[in-house]
Amino acid sequence: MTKDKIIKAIQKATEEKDIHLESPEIAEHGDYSTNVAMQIAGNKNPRELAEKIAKTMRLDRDLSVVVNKIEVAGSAEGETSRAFINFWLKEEFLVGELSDVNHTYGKTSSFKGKKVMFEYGDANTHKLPHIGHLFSYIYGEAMIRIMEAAGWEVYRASYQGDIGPHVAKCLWAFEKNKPQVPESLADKAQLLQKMYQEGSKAYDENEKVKEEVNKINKLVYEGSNKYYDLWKQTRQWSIDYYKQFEKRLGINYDRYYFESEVHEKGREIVEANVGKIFKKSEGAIIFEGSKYDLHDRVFVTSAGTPMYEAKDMYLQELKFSQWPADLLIISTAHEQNEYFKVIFKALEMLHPKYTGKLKHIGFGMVNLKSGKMSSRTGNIIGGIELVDIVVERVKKFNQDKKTAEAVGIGAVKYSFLKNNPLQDTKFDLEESIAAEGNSGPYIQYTYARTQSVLHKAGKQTSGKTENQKPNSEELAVLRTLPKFPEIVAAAAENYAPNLVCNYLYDLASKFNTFYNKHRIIHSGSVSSNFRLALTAATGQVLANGLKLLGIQAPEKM
RNA sequence: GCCCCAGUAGUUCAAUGGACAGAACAAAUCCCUUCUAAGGAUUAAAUGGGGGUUCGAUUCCUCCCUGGGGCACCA
Repeated sequence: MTKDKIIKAIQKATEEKDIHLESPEIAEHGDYSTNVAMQIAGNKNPRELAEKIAKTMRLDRDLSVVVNKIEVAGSAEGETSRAFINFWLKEEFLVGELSDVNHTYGKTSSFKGKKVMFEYGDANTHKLPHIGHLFSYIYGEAMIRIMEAAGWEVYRASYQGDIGPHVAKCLWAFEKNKPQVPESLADKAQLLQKMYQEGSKAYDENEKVKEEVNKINKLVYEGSNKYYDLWKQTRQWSIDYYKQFEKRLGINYDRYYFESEVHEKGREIVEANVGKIFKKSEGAIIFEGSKYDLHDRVFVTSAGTPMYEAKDMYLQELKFSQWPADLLIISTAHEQNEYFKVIFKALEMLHPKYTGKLKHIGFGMVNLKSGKMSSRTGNIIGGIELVDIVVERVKKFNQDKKTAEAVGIGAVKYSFLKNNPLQDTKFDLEESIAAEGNSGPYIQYTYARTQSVLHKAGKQTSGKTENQKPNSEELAVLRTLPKFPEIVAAAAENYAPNLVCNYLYDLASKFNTFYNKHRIIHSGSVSSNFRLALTAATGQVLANGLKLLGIQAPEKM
């Protein structure tokens, strides 16, 4: 990357290792800018020092291949001596870069040879995924694609709660109502959701029901009985239904992990380490997180049933045994942040080799205008429902079914991804559908526009592009294109797909400004060739970027 | 009570310790006999409050205020 090249040159000129090279927001500040002079000035005059560094760097032959102007700048007013060194890339170099843009553009080898397992989605069986799950699916898949582009080898994992009280509540209501089983998978899943809600309500209101549900819960764990059989059957409905939905979202897991396959061994691990890592307390087995500035948690209840905590002890071991990862990421809503701090501490004590390899990403909660959504209270819009509603709305102005699906899902995905993932997302249904401004449809529309132009131009997209002096709108696009690989690498490093969104929006709006002001086809042969190359490269980068976000790029809109 | 996280235009969000704090939506005015107007151009508006560190703070430290999350047998 050109960025690395410049950094190396600065290091050479200053003998300073820690170089900050940023891409200024303002075009007049160059393509790259460094504050190194201020950083190392000490009691010297940073301005003079910057001049000296710039002078040395202007003589750097390797650098002069890509950089044609090095300038010292900063508001020179009074004593506030700001001294930035700004770099401008050569226009010939930028034009030459256009030919490097292909379908793999954006890939880097920053994390080549590294393996990561990424757990996301994590919807529970016997109820429907809520909007938080939808966020997890979307964020996880985007993050994975971005990490793959940065060189990571990724294993996609889902962990589903398919056993426990929530399931027993559903089975209780199911057995009580003995409902007619519907044909379609979607209706079956809907039925389970209804049963779950009914059971959950009765559980909270009636002591007797509570006892019955607890009994069912135990029976399912024991196996070979009526409830166990019902559990197996209904569980499969959920699993099949989720697979269908995941496919629609473009997700293909390498492995599903289930609570039912880890609870037994999880309990054994905890019990085997009582007195070493865990401790008996009031009949339960706990981990004393408070000894490590965390908090105490129960791992196995006084009744002897393993809690989530215990299950995680074996789950992570199982994951590592199947995929020897350098990094194991679990992404959940941030309400579990402190839970995972305790869990990781316990795991690291159990397996010192895991230290530094466990990472929890606690993403923000999705809030509707009406407040937090939970799967408990009913009458709340679910994850799948949300996608359906948005797609239906898109159909009102785009009748093509396939395109409406791509645009609708793209709108939801983009609106979830464009913000800092660690902060709460406020989701306004109407606004997300409006599809204006910084939105998925805007990027898709711009892509479709590039394709339309290229299509109309016919085959003559490759011609001479040299000796072309770009105008300011062309230059704005030209200077933005080569930032893409840097952005993807930064997004991977910071677990922040929003960086990719922001970049795509910036590129798209620069292209649209250019498009509105200048004709591309029939603008004189040299100019036309150059503009078509610029259009093709922009389209390619938009398509690559959308792909990383898990969003489709229709040719027409 | 204790522990985390966050507080930026009317609203939703940006800003690896740096150059006039960027957008979008909403509001106002323009631009389709021209390659997709789901587009483009122009205009108004913000760092919760007090201290501190620094040449320089939205960013780091500290106190206060406000909001969200978590804290023993749920997942």
